[in-house]
Amino acid sequence: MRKQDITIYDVAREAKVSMATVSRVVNGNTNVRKDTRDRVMKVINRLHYQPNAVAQGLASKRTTTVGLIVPDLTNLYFAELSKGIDDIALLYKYNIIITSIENRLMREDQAIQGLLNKQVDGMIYMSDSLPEEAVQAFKRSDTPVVLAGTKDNHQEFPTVAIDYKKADTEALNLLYNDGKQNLAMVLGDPETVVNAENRIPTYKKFMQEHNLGEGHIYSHIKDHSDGYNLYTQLAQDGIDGVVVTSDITAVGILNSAMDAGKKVPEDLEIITTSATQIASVVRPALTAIRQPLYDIGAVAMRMLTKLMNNEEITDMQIELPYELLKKQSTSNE
Amino acid sequence: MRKQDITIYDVAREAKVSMATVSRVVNGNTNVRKDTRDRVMKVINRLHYQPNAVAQGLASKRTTTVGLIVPDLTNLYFAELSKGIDDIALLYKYNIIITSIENRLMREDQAIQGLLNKQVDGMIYMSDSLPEEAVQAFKRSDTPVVLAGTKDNHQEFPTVAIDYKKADTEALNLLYNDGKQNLAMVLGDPETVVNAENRIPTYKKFMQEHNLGEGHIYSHIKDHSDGYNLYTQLAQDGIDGVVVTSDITAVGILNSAMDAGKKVPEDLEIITTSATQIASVVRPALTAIRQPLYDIGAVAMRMLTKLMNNEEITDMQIELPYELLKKQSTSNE
DNA sequence: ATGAAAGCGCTAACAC
DNA sequence: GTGTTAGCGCTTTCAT
Repeated sequence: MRKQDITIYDVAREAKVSMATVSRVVNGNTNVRKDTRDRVMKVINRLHYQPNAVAQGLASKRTTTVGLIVPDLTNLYFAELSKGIDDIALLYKYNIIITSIENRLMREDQAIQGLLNKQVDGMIYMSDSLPEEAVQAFKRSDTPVVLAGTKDNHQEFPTVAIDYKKADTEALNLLYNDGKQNLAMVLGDPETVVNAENRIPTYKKFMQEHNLGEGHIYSHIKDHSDGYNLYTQLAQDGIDGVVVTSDITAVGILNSAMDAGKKVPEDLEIITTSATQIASVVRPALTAIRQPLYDIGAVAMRMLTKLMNNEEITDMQIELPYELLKKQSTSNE
Repeated sequence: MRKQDITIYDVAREAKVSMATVSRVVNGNTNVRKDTRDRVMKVINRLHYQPNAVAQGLASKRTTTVGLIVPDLTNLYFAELSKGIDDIALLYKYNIIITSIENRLMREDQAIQGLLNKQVDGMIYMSDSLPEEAVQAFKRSDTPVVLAGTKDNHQEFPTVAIDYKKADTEALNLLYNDGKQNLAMVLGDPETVVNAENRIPTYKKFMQEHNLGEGHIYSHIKDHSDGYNLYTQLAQDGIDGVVVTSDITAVGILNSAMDAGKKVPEDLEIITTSATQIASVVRPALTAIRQPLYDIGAVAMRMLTKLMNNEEITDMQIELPYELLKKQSTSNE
């Protein structure tokens, strides 16, 4: 298997210089006379020399590779975040190793350890759940990490996200102002930081402040069919307005309501707090909090490049603005 | 930066064996006495030794890393393919470096070269367009490649896909049997192999064989808004049945038709030949050719593991079965 | 079954 | 500005 015929040594010999000089040319070191540089470049091109990134990584202790930890690539929420990351990574010439942790075979801390073994220069963590073992794994290493589109308990890690409390309050408020009184919240895992410390308290506080009673929180609703099946329950509980944390789930509720002969938004108003492309292509289109997912990913990656270069960072907790897109699943009177 | 404190050398010293023996233990080589193996393992655990994958890669010339080349992660078609790949990669303990080529800054051959520089053990290529430079880049290396969800001109590369001609014929036939006579085909780039050598000829042949005239092929329709805007034209041309190669595009056409007060399927039947989750959650749900995307990815990755191990492969061109899902965007009388 | 030693292809002092 | 020389942390003959 001829993976790499020509090495830096071959170039050095042909150009009649030392390996060090070739290395300097390859790495853009300015301490090379122009004519030697040209000579070396000519040989590099003639031989089609390409540096072996693995050898570079071993020698320099920098792999120009970052690790992404993501629950599920087929969830557009993460796909859109990843796209932002990817574009900035390309700009700064980093490669991306992606590790999906949805699979039961791969725990969060194992994913982290695997990336560390690969000597990634940094990591971006996108799961809404960050178990203690994962926190410890991050802390043991001194490889920088940035959280994107999620938050951790103690704001220990650099983070890029939106203000979830504010966004959820705004969502609830929209339904309330439309005259809905029986408001519910639908979410996935209730124990994630974003849910347990942001969304749920926000919901409870809102209900209390507006004298709307205890309210209803429906947990563990994660995909289209979960949402679809949930509708019966919502109807039974007399819900007339619902905030849903995932748009595909919201679509499930929407479809189920429509199939039951109900009208949206007249009978039920729906707003999702994580809009992806899906929210805007269904009919009626979903009113939504549109998180700037691409930007969150991009800013997180940019932040990571700084951390990897030991640059000064003033703000470790970045909150990006979101939009409230009023569409057809709320009346917006 | 303490990326990796303890090396194989530390373990060797503590366990009073040579590096070679530690290496054998780490790699599961059987030529180690049980008691020495146990002794070494104990030290490994005590010191929390983790092998440096970069050093392993340099020494062994195997990185247990595969490269993925994909146009766009936020396209569920590729996301679902990737998921299949990812699961099998995990099973065989390969890491995945993902390279997105949608960005204008990254050409196909550059992406390939970048992965080669990283010394990936294999690559999976998922773009529907495979330029000549990319073909050459693949051929220059002897790193194995598998095409997933696409085909190349001369069947030169190992491939996993479906029978596009058969699938498209079936789709057209469905519309025809529903009594539609003015059939059109909507696709993206008309010059990709799948389109130029499979879909377009299939369409033309079908139209001719059924005496349906020249027909209409609409190209360069790639996203929801392209589809949405196209509808006016379809209406003008009197199209009553359309085969669309991308489901998000099909949804655009669907929404536009509905907004124009038309009925689907009565006024216009729509069938997509690449169903993702989106096709099934819109209303009316789209009749579709469901390609087994997850399986295509999984089989492609499995095939790649064999190629990377120089195992015998009997069939380099694999075609997986697809399903025809009859939903609400066709009448199916 | 185990160890010694030579690399893998490159970077980074350090010397000149 | 350029060359010499150690490594980086591991695998892999080749001995024993």
